[in-house]
Amino acid sequence: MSPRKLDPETRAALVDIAARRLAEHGVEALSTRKITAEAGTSTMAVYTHFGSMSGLVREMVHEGFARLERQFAKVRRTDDPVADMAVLGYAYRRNAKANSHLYAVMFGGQSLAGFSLTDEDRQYGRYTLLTVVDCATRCIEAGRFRRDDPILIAHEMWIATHGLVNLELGGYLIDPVNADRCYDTILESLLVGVGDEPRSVSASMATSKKRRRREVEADPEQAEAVASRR
Amino acid sequence: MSPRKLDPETRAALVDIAARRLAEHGVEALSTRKITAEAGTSTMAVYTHFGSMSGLVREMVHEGFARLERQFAKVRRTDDPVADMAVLGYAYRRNAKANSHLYAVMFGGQSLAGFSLTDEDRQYGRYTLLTVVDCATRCIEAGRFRRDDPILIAHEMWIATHGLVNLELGGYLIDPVNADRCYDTILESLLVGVGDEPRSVSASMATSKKRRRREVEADPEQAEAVASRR
DNA sequence: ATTGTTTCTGTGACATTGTTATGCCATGGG
DNA sequence: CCCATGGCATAACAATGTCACAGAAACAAT
Repeated sequence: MSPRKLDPETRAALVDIAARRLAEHGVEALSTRKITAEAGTSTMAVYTHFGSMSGLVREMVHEGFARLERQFAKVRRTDDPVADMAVLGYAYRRNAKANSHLYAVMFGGQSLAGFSLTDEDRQYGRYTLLTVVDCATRCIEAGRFRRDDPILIAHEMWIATHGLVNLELGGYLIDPVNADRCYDTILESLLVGVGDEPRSVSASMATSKKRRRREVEADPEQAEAVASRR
Repeated sequence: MSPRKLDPETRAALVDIAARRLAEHGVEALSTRKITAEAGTSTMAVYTHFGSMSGLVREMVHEGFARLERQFAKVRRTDDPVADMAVLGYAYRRNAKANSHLYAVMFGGQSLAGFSLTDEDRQYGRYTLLTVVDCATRCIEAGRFRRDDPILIAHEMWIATHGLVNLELGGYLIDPVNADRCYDTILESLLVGVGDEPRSVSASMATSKKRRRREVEADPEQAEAVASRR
């Protein structure tokens, strides 16, 4: 009748510390002892709050999905939906690079500390991409894309962007065929392939590049991702 | 002046056992003790033959590259180079799914047992894709693709196929937007995007589907990948 | 055939990992 | 004020990669 409540502060601190360690020093910096030592608690804190190391990783993954969604929310919906799509892709790519290790777990199929995604987690991840589906719908209604299932078109964009990001993080896209060039090229090809005019594509791509700085690069979350909470 | 030679048989046995364990039971089945116990030696065998666990993984990765290259070599070079390209993509995808854990290390940026690719390893991986570059060149010379850098076009194909495979292995491509549908869709979009006529694309895709069975699915290597060596 | 040198290989140990059984004690309702 | 509930620290367990240390086996020279 009189339990001792879990301290939400230490819970948040553990997630923050783990995320920062993962981002800064990679997977080998993730161990119960290292994390809890930095938090000033014992290893048991991980188990009372998350059940296991996997539970902590799951928490970070959900945080990662939420962050991606907030990134997407900052991209405006203009009367040039194709440019919107390009900006969304850039936001996706930038977010992935800012949290590369977490991204590998979220979308790259990488298991971390024995954790791998459940169907529920993947549902969460797919939900994030509804923004892209919506954007594809607007592209179709604007007459830029051929009339087709917007979900399918959104998947095309997702697959291409994910493939690029993943190979980029793997160190496979190097000069002179670097990631930036590949990204522009495949995006243009794909946009033409789904029905847009080559000339319109070029114009929208140019517009998107101007919008990047304001809508995704000037992002306080990038700092938050690295900095400690307090 | 009288050293004792390394036994190449145990070396090969270790690689085979490790590859089979990885394919059948995943990453947690890879430990020096488990592998060497199955090989009937002590854990030291790993260190004398490969220096460390990472060395053994590197060996498996190189074996994986070689296998992919042999897969590619079985795809014919016909007078419909676009169909050739589609068959190559299918071979790539099939190989990745038959050795999913190894593929994740080869191209997915996944580190395994502390191993991660060196620049030299990646060079090896990129070399494998020269087959795709050659095919892109033939597509251009046949007037099917616009005149552009064939290396860049090959990268577009690679990125799309890799993105699809990686999301598929991650369990993200589910009905009704499943991997097969996504693969056909993005490949068609991309082929149109790099300059081919939509009608020609459809024809070549149909041709490639007929060729799949003979040129990539009837492959004794798929069995070899799982079965033990003897 | 014997010897000697070289190097593989088995044994055992060390540090580190995730996880948990076992208590202590802080907390908050009665 | 009391006391039970459950978070937390301590310490242990099994399993991991790795290596120091012999011992033995293999090869070259005599």
